[in-house]
Amino acid sequence: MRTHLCGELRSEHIGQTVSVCGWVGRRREHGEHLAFVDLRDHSGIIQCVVDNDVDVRSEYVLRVTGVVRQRPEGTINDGLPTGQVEIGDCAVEILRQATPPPFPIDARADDVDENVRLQHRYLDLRRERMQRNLRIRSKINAAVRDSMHAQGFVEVETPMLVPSTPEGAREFLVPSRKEPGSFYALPQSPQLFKQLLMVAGVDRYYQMARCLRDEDLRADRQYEFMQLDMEMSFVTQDDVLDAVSEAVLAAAEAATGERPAPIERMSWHDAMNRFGVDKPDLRFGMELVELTDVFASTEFKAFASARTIKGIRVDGGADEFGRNQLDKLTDRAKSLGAKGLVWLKCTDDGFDSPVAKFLSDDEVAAVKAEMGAETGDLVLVVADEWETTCEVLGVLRNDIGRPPVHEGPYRYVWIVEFPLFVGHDKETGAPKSGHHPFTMPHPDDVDKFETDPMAVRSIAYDLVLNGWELGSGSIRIHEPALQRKVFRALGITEEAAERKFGFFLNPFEYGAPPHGGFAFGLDRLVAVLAGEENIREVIAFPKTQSGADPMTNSPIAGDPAAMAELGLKILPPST
RNA sequence: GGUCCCGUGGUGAAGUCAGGAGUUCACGCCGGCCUGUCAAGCCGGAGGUCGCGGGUUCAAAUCCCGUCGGGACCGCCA
Repeated sequence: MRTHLCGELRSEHIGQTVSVCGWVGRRREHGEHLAFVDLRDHSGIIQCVVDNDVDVRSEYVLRVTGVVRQRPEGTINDGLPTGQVEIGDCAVEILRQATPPPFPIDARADDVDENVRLQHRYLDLRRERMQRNLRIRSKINAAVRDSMHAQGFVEVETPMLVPSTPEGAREFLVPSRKEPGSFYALPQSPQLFKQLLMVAGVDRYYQMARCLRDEDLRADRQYEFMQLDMEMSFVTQDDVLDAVSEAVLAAAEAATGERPAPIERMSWHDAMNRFGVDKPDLRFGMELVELTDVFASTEFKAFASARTIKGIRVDGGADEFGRNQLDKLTDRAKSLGAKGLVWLKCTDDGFDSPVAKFLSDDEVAAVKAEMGAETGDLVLVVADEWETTCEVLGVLRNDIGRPPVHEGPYRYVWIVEFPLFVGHDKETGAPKSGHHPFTMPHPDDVDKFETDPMAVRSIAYDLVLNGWELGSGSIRIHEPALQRKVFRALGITEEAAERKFGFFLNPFEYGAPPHGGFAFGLDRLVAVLAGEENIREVIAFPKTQSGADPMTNSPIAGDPAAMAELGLKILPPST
């Protein structure tokens, strides 16, 4: 039907008779005898010169046959890759007429209400930006698969209809027709199956796995998302990190044409202490600075009782941040759990601040020295428990300093040595798993289980790119005595463990190899590498924040007959 | 469950704080003119229940209450 793609025609094609197919973009008509039609396909745009009277409108689908020719002097368009040439003597075949689109099929649609874009996603996807994103995603998928195969991984598909599991994210339930009242769950991840594949002797498993979680949607979260899911037998943490790094760096190279440097590592504690988050964006500084000792004997009450005091410096921020903005930052800090936020505008002779009168000269000098603050800088200080102080400043650091996603270098980092336990269960008071209950404790910390459980580190790790958590993994416990010890610390009795996890752990009795794995979110990786702030831009048919699809109108009301067959009845809304 | 922002012809915006006739701008659409444009140009035209419902008022796009939809965030996402 066609001999070339629209976007590939160049000077070298001059003189050739070609046929191209595509959609009518802009057209410039000069009467019955001359019209310029921009024909567009996924590869780009070519100008067709039509000198007979054909009625072509926006987004008509055409097949154009003509001769590629040099554009006349003075009419070359440097803004277009095909701008040196045009197709002349055009025979136009209208393959399909079209209704005018609700929004322009070009970059101007970036500003169109996202609901309208999603309603007509097939038109939105016709645009250059979206075509590019789809193709970057495809390249990344292919590179990841190639890399995994080259490293000896076996792709195994696992079921989508799985048993509901007691812990973790809220699940989507699928009613059973044969057994009304019983439900399958859609997998929040293939966790169960991939570990059993290790018991099965697969040795190295991977899958491009669709995962589903019924939790509230965000810019980086959809109900359904894709993970590169993998698991390896007879390995250490280094083996897993190396294998994942290889796949990710190959994917990055496929998307950007440049292979990133080897991925650095940082302990969870360092990340929290220096950046206030477990997913630090290393593209910019503004690190958290320790100020606790500076205020060891302070008169200022808000600081005197605090366990940890830290600050961040905003270069030149004193003028930039007015009272209104500082109030907003304070509200933000409070909403994140801080008791307040102290701001200090650095002047020649001290600090301009509501709390300046409570600070001694020594304290002012010490803060300036520790923070490296000079006149015109803004210093933000939080005083609280170590974790709260770090977390609040970490969020403020991101709010204030974080560059747009498409800017700056790609900074990958492995965060290692996550704590085994994080926080406590509200009801039982027992510690909660940081990663999941099957995560291997750090061998150096096993004797701290009784004395200081919250200080026990784990062999768990996250991969972070420019402040996005791409994924996480761990070495798993394969040996029952240690697993019992962890369950005990979690406050899970042997009966409860058997009830909750028996179907999963009993197979280990038949010989579970030491194993560990990882899973990373492809949507997020693609988004960052495509320079998109939002994963919806790299998903062909995403859902809105309320979980709806404006194009298909899903979800829709259940059909009464189908519901009856499933034994389902909808209760009236409560309240 | 909560906080904040947004909703005005097909699209994007201004108008809302400070109530006074559906007012304005750009794009698109329809018709006419036009043989080198590329956001073509010029002339003319059509197109809106100001998301929806209620309230206040002589009068509501504008103020108040509710609701729906979209977005950002907190909670949630082992």
